[in-house]
Formats: sequence, C-alpha cells, structure tokens
Amino acid sequence: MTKSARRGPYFCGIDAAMDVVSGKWKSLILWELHDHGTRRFAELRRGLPGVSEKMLIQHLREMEEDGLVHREVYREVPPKVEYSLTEHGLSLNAALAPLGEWGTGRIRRIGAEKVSFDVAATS
Amino acid sequence: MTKSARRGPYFCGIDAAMDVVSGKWKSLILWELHDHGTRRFAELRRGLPGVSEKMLIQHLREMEEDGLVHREVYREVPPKVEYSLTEHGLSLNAALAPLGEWGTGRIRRIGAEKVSFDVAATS
DNA sequence: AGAGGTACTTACCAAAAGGTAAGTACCTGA
DNA sequence: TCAGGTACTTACCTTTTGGTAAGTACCTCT
Repeated sequence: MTKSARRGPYFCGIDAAMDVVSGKWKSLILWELHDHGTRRFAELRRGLPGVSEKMLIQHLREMEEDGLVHREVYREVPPKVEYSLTEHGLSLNAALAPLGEWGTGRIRRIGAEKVSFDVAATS
Repeated sequence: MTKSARRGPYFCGIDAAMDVVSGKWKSLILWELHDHGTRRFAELRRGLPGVSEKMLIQHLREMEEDGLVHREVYREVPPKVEYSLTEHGLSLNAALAPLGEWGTGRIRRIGAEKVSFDVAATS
C-alpha cells in the first residue's frame, strides 16, 4: 500500500539516479542541505521560495526513504526537526556538480533568468 | 502558441540541466545516440524497449529545440531521418557520466533489477 | 487575548506527462 | 495482392505530479 516505489527496474545508472532526483524541488533541497550542512523544516521552506509545505515534506520523506537525507527529531515543544545529508546524499550531490556546470553554461547560452523572490513567492 | 518552454527562469544550473533531461526517455535517448553516433527513428524505437512513438518524437523534437540533437532528413522514399548528438548534447552526456556511476552504485546497494525486454516490451 | 511560530497532515483540485490506437502516404519483398 | 517497413500525426484517455487551503497542538511574544 506504499505509494512510493523508486526501486527499479532500471535501464541504466542514469535512470536509477534520475529516479531519486526527479521531483520539482529535490535537487534544490540537496543543494540547500549541502550548502548549510543541516537545516530545520521551516529554514528549508524559506530557502526554497515557492515550495509548498506538502511537497517539501513529501520530498523530504522520499529522500529519507532513499537514504539521501537524515531526519533528526528533537522531542521538544515547539517541535524541532533537523535535516541533513547522509553519505549517499553527499556523493549524489558531488555527482550532480558537472551537470550543474553544464546547466550554468546553458543558462548563459539561452540567456535565461534566475528565479527572483517576487517571481517565486506566491504572496 | 508553442507548448514547450524550457527557458527558465531557473534557480541554478542543476535546475536548468534537469529541465532538458527530464522526460521518461531523454537520458536514454542521449545514451543511445552517444553509443551509436547516429540513429534512425526506428532504430531508436527498437533500442528503447517500451517507448511509444508519440513520446519518442516528442522528446526528439524537444531535444532538437534545446540544441541537443541534430535531425537530418533525407528526402527519399521510404523516408529516412537520422538523429545525432550536437556539441551540446555530447557535453551534456559527459556531464551525466558521474551521475550514471552514482546510479550504478545505487542499483547495487538496493539490489534493483535491470529492465528486461519482456518487462519493457508491450507485446 | 490574539497574532505568529514550530512541524506537520489531510482533502480536494488542476495541470502535466505519458500511453493507446488509429490514420497517412508511399515503398519493398514474398 | 498483401503484409510489413519507413517516419510520423492525431485524438482521446489515464496516471502522475504538484498546488491550495484548511486543520492540529502547543508554544512565545506583545
């Protein structure tokens, strides 16, 4: 009855890697966590302008299932939960670096804009 | 009136790269073209078990628009069209290599299966 | 007292992505 | 003559993905 799969079968390695990275915000979450080391839920939400809370936890849960992020719950009130990258999350991020450079080159080529906060924020 | 966009705005390079690679078969098309240098439409279809003709051309057209593949039409009967990677397609493929290796490692870790022809083929 | 913050969860809805199956026009080989 | 190949195109439908908005429970600050 799980709605998540992400366990193949796969055609090749790229196929398997894309499966865990595809999702509107996943690569951004990866970057955000790599950049800050560890982040709370609300910090991530603020760091990803435009993300909905629903998608944010959905993605975080899937990435936890896939062994990319670690979720540390502090049993206090108000609630505190910290997210960080696991070993596999870190290596995935490293593997994404060349792709990021290629993308930066493409942005230059086509003259695409960067997302600005006023574009991303819904209010 | 074009239904395709893929022109940003983007949060970062990975975002921009993912935009042109996301699509069920795109990375596979990239690999297939890199592997064989140049392929005809029907050769690609046979090389990607399970792909529908609709998605195959849709993806090929988008990748052509994005400057990743070159489409060479030979005005003969029966029709002959050859697809190959452009300079940018080749460099994208190179940038995907580390991701492919990471994915191969993940397949090993979770013990995922490779797609077999009987799984992929619809008839 | 009331606004706003913590981290979610849930129901409902819209848009995007992808699949099926048929049609087109012309050719080759059995 | 008739199946099967070439490279598509089109209409229709299902599945997947993502967004909205509300609710939960408890806290701090003004």
